[in-house]
Amino acid sequence: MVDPSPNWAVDLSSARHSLGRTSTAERVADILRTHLIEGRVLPRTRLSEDAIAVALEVSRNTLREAFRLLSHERLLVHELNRGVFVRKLSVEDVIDIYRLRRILEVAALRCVTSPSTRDGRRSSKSADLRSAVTVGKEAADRGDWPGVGTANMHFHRSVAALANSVRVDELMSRLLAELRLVFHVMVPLRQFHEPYLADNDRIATLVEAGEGERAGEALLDYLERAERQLIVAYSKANRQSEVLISR
Amino acid sequence: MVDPSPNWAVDLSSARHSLGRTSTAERVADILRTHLIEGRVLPRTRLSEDAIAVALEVSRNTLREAFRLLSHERLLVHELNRGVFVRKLSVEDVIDIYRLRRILEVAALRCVTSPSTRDGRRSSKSADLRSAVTVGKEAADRGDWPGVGTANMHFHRSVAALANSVRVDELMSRLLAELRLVFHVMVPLRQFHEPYLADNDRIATLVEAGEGERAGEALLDYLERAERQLIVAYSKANRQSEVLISR
DNA sequence: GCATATTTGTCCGTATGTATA
DNA sequence: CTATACATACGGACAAATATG
Repeated sequence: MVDPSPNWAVDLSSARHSLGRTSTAERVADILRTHLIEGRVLPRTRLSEDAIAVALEVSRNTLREAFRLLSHERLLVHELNRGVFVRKLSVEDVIDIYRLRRILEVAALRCVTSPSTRDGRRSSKSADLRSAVTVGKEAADRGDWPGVGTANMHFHRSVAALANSVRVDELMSRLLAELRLVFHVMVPLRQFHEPYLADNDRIATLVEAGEGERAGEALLDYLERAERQLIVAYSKANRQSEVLISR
Repeated sequence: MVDPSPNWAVDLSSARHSLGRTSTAERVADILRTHLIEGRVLPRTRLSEDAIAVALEVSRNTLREAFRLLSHERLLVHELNRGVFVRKLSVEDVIDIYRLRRILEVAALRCVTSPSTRDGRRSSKSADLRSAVTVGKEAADRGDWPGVGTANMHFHRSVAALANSVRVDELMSRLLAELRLVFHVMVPLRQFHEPYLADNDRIATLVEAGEGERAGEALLDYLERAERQLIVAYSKANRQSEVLISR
């Protein structure tokens, strides 16, 4: 269970021991990134250089380098002379992200023009797709709705992978990470994820049959519904928090 | 005479605020970025922290922040304990970049489904497109081939802008900046840019007529030719430099 | 392969500027 | 308006890694 406690910085101390191999700044960024996309810190929270540097036992210089990395990934926003804050996505951001998702994922599916054969790298990608569908269904059977969410991320990363572009892959990962800043408003995860299990299955089947064009149309429909549902929930949550603030 | 109002200083400071204040690290990054995309430093060159910090009169810490920013933009690569180097794009990188360009730019053009009217933001974007075409032609008439190249960049940024997405806009700018690390191998700029002036004109006309689909097809053709031409010249240049090294 | 010089990685102390109670 | 807290930027220091002869 997520617990965005006010002094969550102390939680970071426990994660510190996993600091191991690469550059310190990158490792710090990895740790912070995990905390951010798991929703352990609420949007708009200011991240104090001092508190975190002490908690992670790194210098402020190193921590600032990590902050730069995460700002570039749009998980943090840097305000000059005010510090860094956990990104709070606007509704416009969500719309923009889905606009880009539609472009990328549909284009990736349209790259599929022939049925997948037993060997070849294309077939391994369609296998990834199928595997994400299966894992998602199994998680749903267990009632593990966060697990369904994770499987769904894998599914969409696998869709993007069909474009055969490392830049598209990385971009997709970034977009999904950004979206996770929003997903936490979907409290009843079941209602959010369950309807899409069947969609994913159908899209995977179309890909296996080499029907990239039709798969793209199905995904377009999927993404439009998901976007609408997310926006409704998100703007409702925003209105409620405004009420809380105004008291 | 400019209005000598006693408050003019206030106007200046407010204008400065709208431009967005920047930190030293970002200003340093701006300077370095310009040098990089203008090809003033050869790929694979190591950038010495000490030398540049002294030259720009900033501390090493600040410079390192700028390095991080540019590494994230893929203009520099960071090698642990070895420093940062000017990015050297591989042929695979060029292919990957064009793959993403095709996805983004064609998708943007397909957003155009109706003729542009006199007002509305869509028409301003198609005006940007037309303006880039005109500027390019004028530069060609002057024999200013670098100018043609710049106008061409504007053209493609304007194409991407039709997608109405800030993320697509930023992405496109980054991709074009990356590509500029390669363009310098095209010594006879004239042969590279001249054939595409007519293509740009035709695409702009199709956009103005609301024929997004057909404009997309024309651009697809354009991008495939440009990619091929660039790859041939680039791999040839790479082979030559290998020969130079092996002696 | 070794010893040396150079360069990066990281940290600290501090002075200055900026935002906010 | 003042005080306080904090971010920004600098310069120096030293260990660790790397390049060089």
